Amino acid sequence: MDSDRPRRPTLDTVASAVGVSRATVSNAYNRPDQLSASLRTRILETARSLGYAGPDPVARSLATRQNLAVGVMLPQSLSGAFSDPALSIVLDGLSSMLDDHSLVLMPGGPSPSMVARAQADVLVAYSLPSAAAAFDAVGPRGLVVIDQPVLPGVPRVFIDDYAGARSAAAHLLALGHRRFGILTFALHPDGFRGPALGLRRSDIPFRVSHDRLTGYLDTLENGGVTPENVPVWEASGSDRELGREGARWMLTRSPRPSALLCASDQLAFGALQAARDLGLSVPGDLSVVGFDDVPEASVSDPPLTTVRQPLAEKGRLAGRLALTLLAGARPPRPARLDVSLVSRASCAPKK
Amino acid sequence: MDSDRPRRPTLDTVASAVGVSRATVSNAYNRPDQLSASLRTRILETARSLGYAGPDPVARSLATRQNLAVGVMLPQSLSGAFSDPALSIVLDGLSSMLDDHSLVLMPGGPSPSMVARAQADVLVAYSLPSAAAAFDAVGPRGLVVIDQPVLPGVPRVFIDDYAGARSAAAHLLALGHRRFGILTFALHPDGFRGPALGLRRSDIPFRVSHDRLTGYLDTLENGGVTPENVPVWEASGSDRELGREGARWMLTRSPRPSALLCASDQLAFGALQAARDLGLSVPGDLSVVGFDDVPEASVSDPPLTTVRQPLAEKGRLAGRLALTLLAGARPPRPARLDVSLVSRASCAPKK
DNA sequence: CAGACTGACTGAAGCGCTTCAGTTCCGTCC
DNA sequence: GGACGGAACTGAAGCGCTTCAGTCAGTCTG
Repeated sequence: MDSDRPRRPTLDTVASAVGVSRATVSNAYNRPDQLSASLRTRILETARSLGYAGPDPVARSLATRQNLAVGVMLPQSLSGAFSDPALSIVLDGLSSMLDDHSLVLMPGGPSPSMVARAQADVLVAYSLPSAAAAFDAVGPRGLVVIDQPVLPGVPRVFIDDYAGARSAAAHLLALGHRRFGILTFALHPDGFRGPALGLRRSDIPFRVSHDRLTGYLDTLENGGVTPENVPVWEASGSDRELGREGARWMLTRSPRPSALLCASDQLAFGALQAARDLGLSVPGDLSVVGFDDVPEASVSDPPLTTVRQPLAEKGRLAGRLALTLLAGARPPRPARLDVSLVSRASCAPKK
Repeated sequence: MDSDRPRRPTLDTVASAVGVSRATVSNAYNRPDQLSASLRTRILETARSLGYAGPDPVARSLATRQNLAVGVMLPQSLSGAFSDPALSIVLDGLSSMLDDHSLVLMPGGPSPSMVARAQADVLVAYSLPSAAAAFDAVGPRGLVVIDQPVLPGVPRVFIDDYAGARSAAAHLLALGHRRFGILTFALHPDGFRGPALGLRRSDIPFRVSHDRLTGYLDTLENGGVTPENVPVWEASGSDRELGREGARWMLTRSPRPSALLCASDQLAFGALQAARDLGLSVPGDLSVVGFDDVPEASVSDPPLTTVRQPLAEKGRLAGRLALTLLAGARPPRPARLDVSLVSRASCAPKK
């Protein structure tokens, strides 16, 4: 095989080629002030000529006990995860705080072994179900949760989903709507999509889905709308096309809802499309409220009324919490960010 | 400080607690068949009670000389990168081939030092400019390029951008159009956006931008359209909003183009929006062609005529090349994937 | 019952680097 | 001229793990 392939050069190779100690070569790379400039250039040149590209990252990490990387556990496959622009924004906020760190992405509700092997100084769990096995593999590394699940003693950044959902529902009630439909993303991690009846509405392992759904329903009930009369469609993910499908179902029922509460902007965009497909005008025939306020919400047709959550800030804050952990401080407390309703053109009073 | 914090348990801690050798504890984790089942459970239990979460990933990587991770160098910040769904799809294809590997994301045209420290077995460069300093830091690791740049001896997966652009332009010419506008993404990595005049059109370090632009212009010229009369807008990235801006500029010039050639679907979506903003009908007043065929192209309003490239396949193929490199084989040759024009409702004959 | 196996476990040699406490050498200062 | 201080460099002890060649007791075989 390749057993007699020439061995890769190491620090030692370079050191003995130059005739100095290994420590000096190391210093040439890491602490230029520890040796004379001339020796340093000599070392660097020799290294290059030997094909030595610098200290091995793994060995370096072992010796320094740091990886300069943060691991991110994602609930879905990458395309699934990134079909919602919210994640991109959060990740961007995160990476902007952790400047020189790279991001180790572990998609698909990562396996414990992937997490165990991940070379990251600290881990970030993005919107995972509560029972994820991956948490067992976190080990001594720090952990920060975004959104969910709630883990005792683990720092977390989240928003008040319940309150956000309430404000969305209250807005529509105030406009006089009485017939609603609710479009939510996954209540359970089983890939189901379809009408969410009784059984699926209990023991929901996704806190976010649960809180938003409950916020909608509680508010409607308080407003005098019987929850039993409100159809709920569960999409398997937060994806435009899935929203379109759910909305089509909702809008072809009778009586037809005059207002749709959507658990994400992506779902709402799908609903907008479904309305267009069916020749319904928004907001003339149908009011739609989203959740997130992704950038596109302000330029969609029509612009989307939605619950704003500070996505970039969420990522940045998660980054800051991770940094705190990295600095060896004790885990910061969970941090809640504010939401607010942004009123645009996708809602109108009930005719 | 935390100097007298109890030290983290290691394999040795567990070994001596159980009264076996370190090798045996290692085997308990990695080669269950090397010891009796009863001893194994005893070891695992003791480990748990000591708070030992399994072998340290870095030390393990040093000893085994593998990281189970592939590094991905990205040309932009994460939100920039992911605003184009094409990247998500490619990455998803990539990660689907490298099942148990995690992805180390290095955003923002990564610095050499970030690349040097990245703990990855193999690196993938996604659409980087040719002179990226990061390439110096690749070291002994394998490298696969997606799209660009062209690096001698480095495996690459790419499409025939020139041919794709030609087919788009030819399509519009065939429909009788004579007044064109071209919307391209970055020609140079300097964040510029605006009309791309002579100077910016030479020495383009992005092969993809170059080939598509040239494909458009060559074809138009062959079709009897003077290139000098074709306005070109350079967007700083492949982003809907940037496309909207460029298209607005193009569509408010006189004479107004009757057809727009867009170097990506995202830019084309922006152009669709700009047309809507200006009260122009597509394809009535304006024909638009995109590039990529992202999923949304088939459901946009109107559905987009575009040049299809097999995005997921591109990712998968890159993954396969990376695997080949990982297996120690010699670098595979560059692989070109096919493109084809997909005709939808965004183009019509010139009135 | 000798010899050959087998299964279970161990010792020790790495993997490639960082870092800290020295050592050496030389110019400086009183 | 001797003590001092700083700059330049070195030795060696880790960092935590994998792996391979053994060792050893017990089981099989003929």
